Amino acid sequence: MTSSRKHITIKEVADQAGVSIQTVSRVINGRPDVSAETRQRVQQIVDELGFRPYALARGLASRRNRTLGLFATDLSDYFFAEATVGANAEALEHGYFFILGSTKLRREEEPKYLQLLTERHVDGVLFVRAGSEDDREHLFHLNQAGIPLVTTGFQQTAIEFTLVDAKNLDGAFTAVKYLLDLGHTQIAMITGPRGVKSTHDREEGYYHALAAAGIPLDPALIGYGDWTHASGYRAMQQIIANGQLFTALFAHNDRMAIGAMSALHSLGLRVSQDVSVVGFDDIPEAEFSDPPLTTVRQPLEEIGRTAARLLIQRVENPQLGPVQVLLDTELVLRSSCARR
Amino acid sequence: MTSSRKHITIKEVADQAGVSIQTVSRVINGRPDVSAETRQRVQQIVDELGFRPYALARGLASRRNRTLGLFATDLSDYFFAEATVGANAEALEHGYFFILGSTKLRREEEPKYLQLLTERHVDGVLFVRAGSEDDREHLFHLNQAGIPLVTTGFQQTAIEFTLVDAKNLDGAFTAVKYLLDLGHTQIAMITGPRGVKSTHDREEGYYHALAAAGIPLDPALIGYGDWTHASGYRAMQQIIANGQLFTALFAHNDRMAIGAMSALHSLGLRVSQDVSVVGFDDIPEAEFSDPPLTTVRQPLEEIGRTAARLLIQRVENPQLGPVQVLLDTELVLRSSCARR
DNA sequence: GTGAAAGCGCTAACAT
DNA sequence: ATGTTAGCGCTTTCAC
Repeated sequence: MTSSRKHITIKEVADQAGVSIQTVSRVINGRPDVSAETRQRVQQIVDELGFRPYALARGLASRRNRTLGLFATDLSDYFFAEATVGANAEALEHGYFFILGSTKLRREEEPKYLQLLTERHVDGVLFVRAGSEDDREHLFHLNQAGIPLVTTGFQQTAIEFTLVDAKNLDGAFTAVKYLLDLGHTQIAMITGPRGVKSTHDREEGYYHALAAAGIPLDPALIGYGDWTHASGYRAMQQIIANGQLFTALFAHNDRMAIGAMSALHSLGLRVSQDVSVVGFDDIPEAEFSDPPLTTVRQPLEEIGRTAARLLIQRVENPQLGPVQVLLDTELVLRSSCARR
Repeated sequence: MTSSRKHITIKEVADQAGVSIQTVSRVINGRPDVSAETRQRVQQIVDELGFRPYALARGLASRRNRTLGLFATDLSDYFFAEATVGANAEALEHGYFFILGSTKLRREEEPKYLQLLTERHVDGVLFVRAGSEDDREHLFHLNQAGIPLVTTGFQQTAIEFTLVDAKNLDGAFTAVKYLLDLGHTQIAMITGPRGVKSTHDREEGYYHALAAAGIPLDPALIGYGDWTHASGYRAMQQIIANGQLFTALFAHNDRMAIGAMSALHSLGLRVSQDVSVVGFDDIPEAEFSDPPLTTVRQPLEEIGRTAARLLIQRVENPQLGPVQVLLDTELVLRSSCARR
């Protein structure tokens, strides 16, 4: 029952093993230039003593922290949470940790936390957020500081960073095409926030699909949201108030789709029979909404994992240039849509 | 447009200010024993140069990391995500960071990440999870290592840790009492996972309320879930299959309540008219379910903030003993319940 | 009130 | 293949 607050250092291992500190260092770092028998003897002492190198000292000496910064918009949003989970799992497997940069902060405070992140000398930073123009400045600063950057959902620019995202345009195109094939011709849309790449790409998908079907665009059928349930609810009310007939809806995420369905219900409209609805994301509750929601699934966890993997690669090989990885989406059919 | 990868050290500040390194250290740490004018001169150089002390070196020298470990169950669960957001915001305000210990890992891997956490010499660890018995061993180990611990949702035991949670028993009691007052006497319940404190307390609340009303317990009315939508769906089916009549349901969280409502719908039963439903948590979609869900709100973010605050207090004053803080819940009325 | 010296535990660069 | 010497950038003694 002894408290083991005190911990074993590399020196104690070296003394016990009768070698120099350096040799122990080589062993624990898996360097090749140690004889098999020395390696084995040292390793045994390491195991016996339960020695674990002190990450801080290591980081200070090697100038490699094995720590990554995570700059997320809002962890309570399933999209970001799931991507974060994937990124963290991947990082852990490579011996890296993420420190939580910002979550749900007011915008004015963000620069402060970004600075704190650099103060910790994180080896790299992962932006898990729908990239708005406002973030460009943050990215610029980090880039200036020479810190490897990986983002999800950003417009590519002169700033060097790796991008990992879903094929938003494709996904949206497929969703709207599906509605079109069902015989719908007046298809409403509720978008994500303006100035965000995923919003832009999903709009494009919608436009392309309509254009391919020779259907003219009707601005009265488009509502603007901010990803939240409430904004979907309001946007749906707005579109209905516009007075233009529609028989289907494509929402830029599931939460807004669910909010819109709630608005539809409250007006006595039936989802599927009266209005077909398609969402985007495939959040867990999509399967249990009323009716279960047809939606475009994004590989959220995979996006996070890939982002973390690429980030670590760049940290460990600074000569690697930024890349762009777009992952496939998948239309998952449930019962919120009906043939016209 | 010069890359500023190189960074300013305390020595450069000292040289510029014409004082010793020590004096600079004193200034940046707000120590009292510096003359006002020296302090001012140093501070000015600090600002001019944009000097920020290097956290790693600080941690190594002072043996205080200002880093906390976060051991969460599943960030994609709103409960944990929201508590994490609160905890992180609080930590940031005190100059601490959280590193992400585990998220959605397989149980066998958890000890490994716990060890990694101790290797980083985190100053304290926050367990944001519904405490199951399996975690007891983890807590024991950290406790042995002398690391301050704060948990949400754990049974109190011999192990020393601070507990922050909602008043689960109260909340459940209020919910069931509400149903009782509406005239319901056969009230079904869908529980959280066995061996978890919040499940236990919410069950107790249910028992107490029924007992106070003189209504005998009927095991056929109780279903078992695991917090997920799907488990709520299945548990509802199971209870219905039991053949025992019921007119109301109390679910231990909103996701299971929404899953149960989906099961009800699929059997042609109407929520509210046929079965009144009360959930727990007040997740964002509760407001937009069909019908909007009456539920017990937990102050999730506040739980996280409080937990982080108490953790930091214990880190900074090791003589402080563990405490227990229980936060109030609130019944939020929407339209999933009707008078019997 | 201020400074000099001595580490914190480790790795890097150079020895041998 | 192994050891020695210098730090990494800061805080902590302990002087003055």
